[in-house]
Amino acid sequence: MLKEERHQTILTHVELHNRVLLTDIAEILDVSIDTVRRDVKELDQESKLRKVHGGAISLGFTTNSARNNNIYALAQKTVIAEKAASLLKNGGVIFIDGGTTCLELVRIIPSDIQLTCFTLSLPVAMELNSKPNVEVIFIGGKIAKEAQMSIGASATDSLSEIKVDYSFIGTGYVDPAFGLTEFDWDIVQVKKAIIKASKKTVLLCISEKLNSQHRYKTCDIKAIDTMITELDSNADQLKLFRNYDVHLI
Amino acid sequence: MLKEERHQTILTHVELHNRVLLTDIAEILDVSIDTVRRDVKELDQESKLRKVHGGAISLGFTTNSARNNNIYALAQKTVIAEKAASLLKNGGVIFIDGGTTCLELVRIIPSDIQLTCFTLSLPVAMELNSKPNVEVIFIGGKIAKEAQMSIGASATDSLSEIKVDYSFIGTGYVDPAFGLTEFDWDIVQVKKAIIKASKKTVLLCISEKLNSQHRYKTCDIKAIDTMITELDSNADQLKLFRNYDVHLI
DNA sequence: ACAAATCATGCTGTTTTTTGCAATAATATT
DNA sequence: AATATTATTGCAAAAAACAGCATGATTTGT
Repeated sequence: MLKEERHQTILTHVELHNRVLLTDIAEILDVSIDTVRRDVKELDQESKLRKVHGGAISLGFTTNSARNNNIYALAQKTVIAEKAASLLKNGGVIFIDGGTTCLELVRIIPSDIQLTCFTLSLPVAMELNSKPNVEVIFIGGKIAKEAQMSIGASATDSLSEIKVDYSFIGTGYVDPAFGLTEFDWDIVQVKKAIIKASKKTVLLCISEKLNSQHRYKTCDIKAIDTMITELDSNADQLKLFRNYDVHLI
Repeated sequence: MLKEERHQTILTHVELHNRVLLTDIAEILDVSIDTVRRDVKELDQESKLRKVHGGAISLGFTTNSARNNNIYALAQKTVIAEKAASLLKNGGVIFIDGGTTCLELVRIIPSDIQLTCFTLSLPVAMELNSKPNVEVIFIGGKIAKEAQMSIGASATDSLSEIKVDYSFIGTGYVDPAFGLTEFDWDIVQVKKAIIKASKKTVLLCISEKLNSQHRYKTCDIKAIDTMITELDSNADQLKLFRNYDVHLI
């Protein structure tokens, strides 16, 4: 077997599976592991792939996921934010949750729309505050370091005293059967309070989070009035959610 | 499974859910917790995420310190901030006001000092939140657009329920005879409430503001326990303040 | 065509990396 | 303060990488 043939086979394999083990290639090509190692070394030097301990990975793999995936996610979140923004009505009184998706929504709020916004999230409050026609009311409390938002009894108490038209919330995990779940108990408590403080609740959620779950439960799917993903409203992935009387956008 | 693959999975998870537990990752990837710990350590060193006790959190969220670098009279304010910082005691419960001078104080708070900080100011809260050993409690309320801080009855009510060791406040104007004054009535109300909620009040004030006044009065000089300027404590400009039983630094 | 040189390949022993485990220290939580 | 959880460290086994060498094939120069 010629060297070039092997190189081609290796590359095809890497492109196809994103990664490959040296031992596997050695078996496939029926050559010694040393030869494979040398082949991969050359291909790495030619920048055709990236050699790692024990194997090789496609070039697109690392770039794609780390940064590109982030941009990709941002694109999805922007789509969600735009759909959500279409629900905003002039003069409305709403609640906006923390999280990157909600932050994206805040960013694209048109500056001419007049709103009263409650929030628990410091970044969301900062961003809202830059909108000239938005009145911002921050629900105070102990600030959760990572989430950068108020938690605790003080926050839930304050929430118990308000009733907004719409709340736009995010979630860590969502599953048709298990509903909305979170990693953090404190967060769940405030999210429950948010839902209670809202006439209607809108969930913003990228499709990647669909069908995932964690320890603590916020609510069932049926507690949500509208669920917004970046997907088309009749996408297959949303099939299971149609049983739960939730409006899909 | 290649290390790179694990890294990729970890990153995706962190980006998606903002935070993950090492134990969860270990289960997902079916490797030992030690391996996950080492992986996360590497990713942290590569600045792909931030390792925290028990897990990892996404960067994108924590590193959005929108630094406003063009602060007026930054040099003087830094001097003031350093003097003020020397008053901080480990385990103290304090209040920090809004304004650029107070923000400078927050920036130079040593990361090893353990504090409980109340504040009304969004930027101050954000900055405080980046200090690992500071517990931040935000006093909520309607956010004043310009000042980026809570005002109104809700804020003053909340303040009436606390008593801190020290409060560090700024002021718009100060005069030996007229005391502390402000341009804005709402701000005066909360400042009064802050002073009432403090055992001791420390005023941070650049010398430029000395001997100036405005419409609404916050308090007399004698309500202030300590006044910090960038000047030497026996400077001529402070002469008139010595009659008011205030500690000058 | 023949010898010399070059290259590719696999083998061997050694070094490095990775991984899991156990004991101990540090840190949260109650 | 006591307990549980998480980190750190050292260690050992396994896997992988590496360097050097021998063999055989291919190319090159004469």
